[in-house]
Amino acid sequence: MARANEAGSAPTRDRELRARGKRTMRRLLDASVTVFARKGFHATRVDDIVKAARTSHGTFYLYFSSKDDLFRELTEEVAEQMATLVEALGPVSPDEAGLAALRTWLGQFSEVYERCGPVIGAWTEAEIDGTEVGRIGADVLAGFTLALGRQIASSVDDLDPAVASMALVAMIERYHYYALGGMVEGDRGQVLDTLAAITHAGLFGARAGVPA
Amino acid sequence: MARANEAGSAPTRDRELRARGKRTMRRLLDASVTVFARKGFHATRVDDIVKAARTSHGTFYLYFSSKDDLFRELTEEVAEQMATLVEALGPVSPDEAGLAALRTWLGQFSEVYERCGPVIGAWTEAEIDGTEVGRIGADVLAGFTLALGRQIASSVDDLDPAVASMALVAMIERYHYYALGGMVEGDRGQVLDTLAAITHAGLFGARAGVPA
Amino acid sequence: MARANEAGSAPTRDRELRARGKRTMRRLLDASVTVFARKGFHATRVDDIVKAARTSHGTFYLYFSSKDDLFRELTEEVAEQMATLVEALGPVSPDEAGLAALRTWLGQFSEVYERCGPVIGAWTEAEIDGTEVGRIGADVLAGFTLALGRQIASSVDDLDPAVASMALVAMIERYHYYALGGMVEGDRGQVLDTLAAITHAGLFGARAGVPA
Amino acid sequence: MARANEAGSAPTRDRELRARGKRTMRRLLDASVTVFARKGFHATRVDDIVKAARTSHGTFYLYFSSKDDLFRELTEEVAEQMATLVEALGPVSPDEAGLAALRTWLGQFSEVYERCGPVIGAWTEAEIDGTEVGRIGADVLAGFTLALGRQIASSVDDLDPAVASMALVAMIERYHYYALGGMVEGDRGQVLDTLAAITHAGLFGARAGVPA
DNA sequence: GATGAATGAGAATTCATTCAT
DNA sequence: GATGAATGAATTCTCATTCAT
Repeated sequence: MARANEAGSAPTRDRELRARGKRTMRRLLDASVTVFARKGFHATRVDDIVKAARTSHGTFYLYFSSKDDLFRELTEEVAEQMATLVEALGPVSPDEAGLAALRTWLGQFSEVYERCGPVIGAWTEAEIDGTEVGRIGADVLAGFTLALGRQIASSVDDLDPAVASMALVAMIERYHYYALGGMVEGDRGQVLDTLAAITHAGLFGARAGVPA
Repeated sequence: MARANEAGSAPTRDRELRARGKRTMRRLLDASVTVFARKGFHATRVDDIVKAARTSHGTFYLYFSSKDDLFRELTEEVAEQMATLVEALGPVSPDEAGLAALRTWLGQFSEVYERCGPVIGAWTEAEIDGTEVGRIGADVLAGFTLALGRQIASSVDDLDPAVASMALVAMIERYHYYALGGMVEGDRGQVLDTLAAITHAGLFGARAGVPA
Repeated sequence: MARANEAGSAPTRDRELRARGKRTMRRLLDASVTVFARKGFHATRVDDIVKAARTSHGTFYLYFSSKDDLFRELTEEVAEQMATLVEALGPVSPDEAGLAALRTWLGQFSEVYERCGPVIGAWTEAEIDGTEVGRIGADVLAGFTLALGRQIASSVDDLDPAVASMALVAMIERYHYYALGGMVEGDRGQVLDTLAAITHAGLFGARAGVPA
Repeated sequence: MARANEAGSAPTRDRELRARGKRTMRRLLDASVTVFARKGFHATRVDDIVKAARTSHGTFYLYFSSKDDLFRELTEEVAEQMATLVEALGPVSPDEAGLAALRTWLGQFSEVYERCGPVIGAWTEAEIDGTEVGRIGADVLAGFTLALGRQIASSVDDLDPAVASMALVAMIERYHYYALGGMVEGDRGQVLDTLAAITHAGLFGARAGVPA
């Protein structure tokens, strides 16, 4: 890590990859997510990844200039999905329609999290020690929060929207984190219902569902 | 070979410590929290800790059999404080009084988190790779959630209390995590007000504050 | 923490080795015997071994999970040779033929000891602190003794064969140990003659060489 | 060890010791033999010794300038006993009287070995890495062998007495070593009988017990 | 494109010895 | 006389990265 290529240029960002190469790269990316999920980012060794991808150390460095480089790639992929997700959330109104919209959106979030959770979780680990990836992760989360804030700012007037949205993102992310870690069981649909209800009520409190 | 200490039993569990020894141990414990806060658990080197505590490697191993061992100690201390905290939360009623109680309690939580955040945050890191400490941390959090669940179960009837309390713990913990990491600014008092409002509203939704 | 390898499983037990790998492993094994001979097992540093094998620490741990692991490997190799040696000893009769057979066999033993002495000697060191290797070494020696016992039991009737064979193994082993350590000089052939004579006489005493 | 006082002057060789001091020193000496017996010389830590002697590190260095220094002391004590033992062995004649004398003497040896075995065993460990103590130990053993050689040289004419005596010392020492390690069981008296018989027969072979 | 082998800088840990009380 | 605490050099072991085939 410390001995990474200055600035970690990706070996394959330059040249074109043939089909086989692409497949190998994909395999490495996917394998790493699996391993992150099991052992966490810090504890994951390049060796674990190449074993899971059934390839070799040499090959790894054919596609990524370092472990961080691979993780950066992963982060970008996840960031993209999160961006799409953010756009999918329309304005959340205080009425039943708003609740339903929120519920639907949480369903989408949940699906994304299932795939990307390990990476998102790793951002936290990474951020703390000032890695570039950590910064990117924090940015993604901040953007996410901001977007959510925008969607609620219009309707919530007695709460600080910045605080509120961060709190909700915190809740949603961490809840899923726990859930993924197996600390929660229960029917997924119902859990999402509850989560949506809490979030919606948290935002609009007293007036929620109250028809004017 | 010489790697004797099976699984890191604390070297001081056996013998009594004199005043000086106690002070040194304390210094190491405190220093480690500082460093964890700055670099995270995994990235922290024993070397960082002993430097911060202005002592030597040898001394470190006089009091702890490993970094993990020290962390276990820290975890126990934090667990204790969390337990006290849990007891401090009385039943949360749907009315203004309940909101106020929640607000006060969040203030206490906040203070504890300020001191213990780095340790709590590290539980997440540790849990993932099946360390004993990770398990303990998860247990503490689970207990915390359970207790909160009990305090709200009586008043909330249209939510799954297990999901609800976990969601709230997730929110509260993570929000503080972000806050400690400097991702949030703003007046602490106001932030806590907002957090309390959201939490309370999230729990009691429509009926909150409504004088029946 | 990272100290993963439970009890030192050999890193190469799993994967196949190519020619180069095999050569390197052999080099390490051979180098270690040389160093053990010079400094003894306990006093030998991994550093000494890798220097003697002209390779690096990293490489060492590519093939062995620890010094103990390497030693275990060595022990197995030696045990095999000892087993072959044991089989090479036919029944030892009280007459001249028996003496000659014993003498020949001692010559073989001597050769094996020249190569394996340092390992055999180290068993003693290792046994004392209950290491697995120590146990194996003790077992090999015990087996050796037993086999010798069987070969003499038939002809010796006024001695406890268990005690007698152990005494002889003790003598033969330790004598060679001293000899290897340079505490003895003299023509090798003659020394072996003497040793054979003593051993034979020790076993058959009064009746030795007496034509019925 | 490496950082030992140049030449390791014994802190108490100069000054007189009061009764209490003498007792403490004795306790350390005795404790160390116990520990050596259990763990071997190399594996024994100063910490083990002081714990067994129920005293402290500081105290240890009040009486010995290093671990080696203590061991040197021990070696001297044992060397003295061995010297006495050597003198106790008169000429060993080829007849029954010689056998009886040998048997008696082995009994004495056995007793000494019971007390001193761990130290004697450690000489072997120590010798190999050129420690001063190792040299002393080797000398003692050599002297022992020489003396035995003198006692048999007169009567044995068809064997090289140097080789013969070394072989016998090797056997006797090692046999006791094994025996102490629990690798042998059986009635002590009978074992000594057998050992004496073998030794005597080994020396005098055909003519043993033959009334000229 | 792919791979097994090699490397070496760092990290953890031990333990004889010294020091302050 | 005795002791608990402190030290730091020496040692083992890890793992990201590079190399040769």
